[in-house]
Amino acid sequence: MASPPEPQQTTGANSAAWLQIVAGDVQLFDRSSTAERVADVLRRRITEGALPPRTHLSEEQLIEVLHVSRNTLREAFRLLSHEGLLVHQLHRGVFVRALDEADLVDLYRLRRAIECDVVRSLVDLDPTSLRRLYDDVEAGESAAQRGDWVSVGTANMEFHRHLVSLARSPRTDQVTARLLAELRLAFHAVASPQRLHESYVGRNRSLLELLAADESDLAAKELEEYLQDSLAELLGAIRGGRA
Amino acid sequence: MASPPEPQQTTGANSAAWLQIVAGDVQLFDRSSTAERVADVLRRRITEGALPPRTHLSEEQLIEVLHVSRNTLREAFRLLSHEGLLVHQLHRGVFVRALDEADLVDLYRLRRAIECDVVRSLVDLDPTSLRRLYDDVEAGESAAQRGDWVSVGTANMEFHRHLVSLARSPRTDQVTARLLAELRLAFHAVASPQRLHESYVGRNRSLLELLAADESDLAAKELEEYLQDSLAELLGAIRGGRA
DNA sequence: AAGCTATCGATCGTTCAACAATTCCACAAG
DNA sequence: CTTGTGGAATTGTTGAACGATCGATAGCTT
Repeated sequence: MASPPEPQQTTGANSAAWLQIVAGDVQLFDRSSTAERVADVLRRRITEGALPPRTHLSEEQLIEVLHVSRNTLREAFRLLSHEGLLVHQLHRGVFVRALDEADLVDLYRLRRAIECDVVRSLVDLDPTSLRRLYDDVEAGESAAQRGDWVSVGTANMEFHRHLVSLARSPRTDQVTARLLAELRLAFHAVASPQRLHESYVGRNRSLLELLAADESDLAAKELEEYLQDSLAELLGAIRGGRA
Repeated sequence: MASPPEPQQTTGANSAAWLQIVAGDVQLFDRSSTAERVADVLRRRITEGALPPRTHLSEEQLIEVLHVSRNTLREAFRLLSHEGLLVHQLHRGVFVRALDEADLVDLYRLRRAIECDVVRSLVDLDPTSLRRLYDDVEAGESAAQRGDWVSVGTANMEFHRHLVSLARSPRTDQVTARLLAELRLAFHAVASPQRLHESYVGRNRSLLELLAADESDLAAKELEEYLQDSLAELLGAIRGGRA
């Protein structure tokens, strides 16, 4: 058996400050496989709504367009399937996922459990760590003023993603990213995004102020109602949109 | 093909009991891709401990042993990477994951959030739904009596998996399955599994009795302490085993 | 006409072989 | 001791081929 190298190794203790600077740009290098880049393209198209739910993603056609081999494309499919954006049916191919009402309820159940737990566990947090949350709230507010409801939705998502990241738990972050990506699928199913998003920019700010005041339990309770209302509105919009 | 000499040809609602019998064996048919079956084999080997952490899984060697093509093997790799059992490094291959202490803390954080939320939300549950949990507890107790600590660990895992399934949330089940699979990686790192598992068979039973008495909040509190102790013991065992 | 069966075309699952890209290791040069 | 420079080994990607499965259409039986 081959000896296993370290996946991650820190250099010496005093590994110079300039290293940090370079490390910040390391992501500029293309250290990803083509399968991941293909997955990026498809993920963007799906979350944009360009590929509506239940769309069949033909291997042959995508090979033509993306200029990648079938095996590479299939690896990208596998990636997105595990993110929940695609569903894979044996011998039938992959389809853009269509969420039903049970999926939404399930999604919000897990969301509530995770986000509320994170908020409850936040105590004595560094004030600067809320910086990104304030930025997201302001981005949402300005987007709402100019009527850009898609950006409002994005800012809202980022707010919750950054909120969860305060727990500094990689696995929690990963699960949350998956939940929010799936949630986007539902957003495109509602006719008018305005009513769906506009009421939450204000609630995000009040939630943030509770956090800044170190009122974790109150914030958790507010968040729970917030999510409950959001789910109800989403369910109503989908039911209404179909009727 | 199959001769239907029976005069009874009713295809109506009472589509005969024999259908149920056949349906019970339907899982014997291979309704899964070979990649998934390869993943099953590797997953079993890893959770058994036959493939210790940091082991490099060579594509060429596994192709020889498993008699599958490289592409199929790579799809299996991708599956297990997303489960967290393997780590994939570009142009270096896949390795059995090695958990460090930070991973354990992270794992238990998410576990606590999910399991405690599930327990807290359980009210007025059907008594028969606890059946599987009782079975798991008894399996753990009998395995402990005969000193089979590996089976004790398995029964303990099943107990928690079934506990979470009471919430009837597919996504929660999926996340839990991933967490428990990762946890198995850590179990093999401790020298003596006895001390690790023996104290928890009793706690499982008391937790279960609290649930049967519909004392959700008490049960959630007990579970939280339970997980805290479990994590502490695991961390101690790993630190001790390495020293 | 209704229901079942056979067949067909399209698509997916799997395998194979080849080449490009990258890493690793040993070793020489500064 | 660090820094280049090879080649060997391994992975990444491609393309083609063949078998397997699904959905649908047409044809047959009742």
